[in-house]
Amino acid sequence: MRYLTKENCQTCKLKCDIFFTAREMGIEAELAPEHVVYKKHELICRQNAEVTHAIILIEGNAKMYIDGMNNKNIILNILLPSNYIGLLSIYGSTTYAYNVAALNECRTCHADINLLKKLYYENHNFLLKLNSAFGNSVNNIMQKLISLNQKQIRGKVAESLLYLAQLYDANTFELTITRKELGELSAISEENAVRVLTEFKNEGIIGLEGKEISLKMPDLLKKISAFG
Amino acid sequence: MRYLTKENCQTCKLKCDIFFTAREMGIEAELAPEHVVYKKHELICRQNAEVTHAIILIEGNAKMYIDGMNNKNIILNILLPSNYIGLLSIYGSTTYAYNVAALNECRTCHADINLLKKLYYENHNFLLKLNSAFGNSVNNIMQKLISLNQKQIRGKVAESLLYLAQLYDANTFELTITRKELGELSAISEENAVRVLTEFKNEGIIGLEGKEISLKMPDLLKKISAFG
DNA sequence: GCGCAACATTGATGCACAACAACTTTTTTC
DNA sequence: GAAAAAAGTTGTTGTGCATCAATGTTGCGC
Repeated sequence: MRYLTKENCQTCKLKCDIFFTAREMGIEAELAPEHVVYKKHELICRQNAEVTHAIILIEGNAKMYIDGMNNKNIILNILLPSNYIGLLSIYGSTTYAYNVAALNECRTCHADINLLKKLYYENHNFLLKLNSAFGNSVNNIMQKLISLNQKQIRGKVAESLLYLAQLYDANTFELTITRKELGELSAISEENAVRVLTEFKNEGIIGLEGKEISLKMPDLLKKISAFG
Repeated sequence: MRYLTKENCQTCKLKCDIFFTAREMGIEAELAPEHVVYKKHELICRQNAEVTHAIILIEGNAKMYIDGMNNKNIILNILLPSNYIGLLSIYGSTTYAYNVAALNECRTCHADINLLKKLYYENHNFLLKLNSAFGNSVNNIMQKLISLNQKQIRGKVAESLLYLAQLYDANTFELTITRKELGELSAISEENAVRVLTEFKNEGIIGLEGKEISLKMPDLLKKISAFG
């Protein structure tokens, strides 16, 4: 983890909603955002820690996950640039309900949480925009609840693969997560994640070349996901 | 399901936040809320249906649940008077992400969703209050995710019992839900819900008298819940 | 470029739980 | 208040998956 001087962060100004809104409201000067670079595997925020900043992911991929029991995690989401980190913990509680860790080198923009509050207390559109993103996250989690509880491993892995394809908006993509993490995303063991992947490969449903995955029969995958 | 004339609903005026806010804003006249009585088992809102009204539970208990696969439901929450029904679906999407059904006779207050939007577009405090309830719901679901995925049946049932005790704010309470529903709340089969209950009774952890349940050793129950 | 650690793979074993079945008890309905 | 439906109970069986184990492979630090 490494703090950047303000001059180093240009992309932030282009992607960060907080920045736009603060400027609109003429309180850009108060913003004084910090920009931070996290190395692969570093924790960006920790479950149960105080929420002191609004954090936006500017570059890189991160995983949002909860600590389960006996060292088993559940990955809720993969975060991409311009996503809020910790969005779901902005209102209700003052502590994070989950961890976020960098999957590769990540750059983030931190704004003091009190400034964020000021923004959404005083700027309606900003709050409404925040809420909309919020609502979507809730629907996601809901979907995950069903899936993790009632599908079996093939269905779960199929769903995860479709999720990733949709996330990266491509049927062929680099798998940024390990097999263990694919397991955590699907709430199954690492071993079974591997097993299902090779099954799918042998059945011609997906292609596997090193880190690259291609969904060759996405429709069949959807069926497998839908019927468990 | 039966519509009430406005004169019939007095409690609503005492409990309904929407009512207060509308009055505060001087648009009480626009409110024109509908008051509805649902019989036991009736659906108050249906998954995937359009969200046309903000609904507040005035009297009775309801269950919020998602349709799983092969007719297996997952109960997310039990709703009590003055809870918003469908709170989680107010922002993001235009359709409900879950069902709500009456556990006994329920009375609700319906306000047009556009009025609700008007309220929270124009009244900041109202929106913030809404958001706070929202945040809590999210934390609940999160907790459920862990629990349903990683605890085993004794832990799951223990958690459900503690949840109910906290909900009704009493260590002895009437079990308004059936064993099947206790199973759905804990994401286990009905049969195992029964089995665990009798186990707990035989071990002296709980008392069972008809519909009445009493937590005799809540601390032990907490341990069982915590360690799965 | 060597050595160690993280990641990946495959097979074998055990067990927790769902599903089934058969039955009793309670509640609802007309 | 009788018949039907819903809810509750207990024992048994089968299986999907986690876990363990052993080994191969890749990547990274120095």
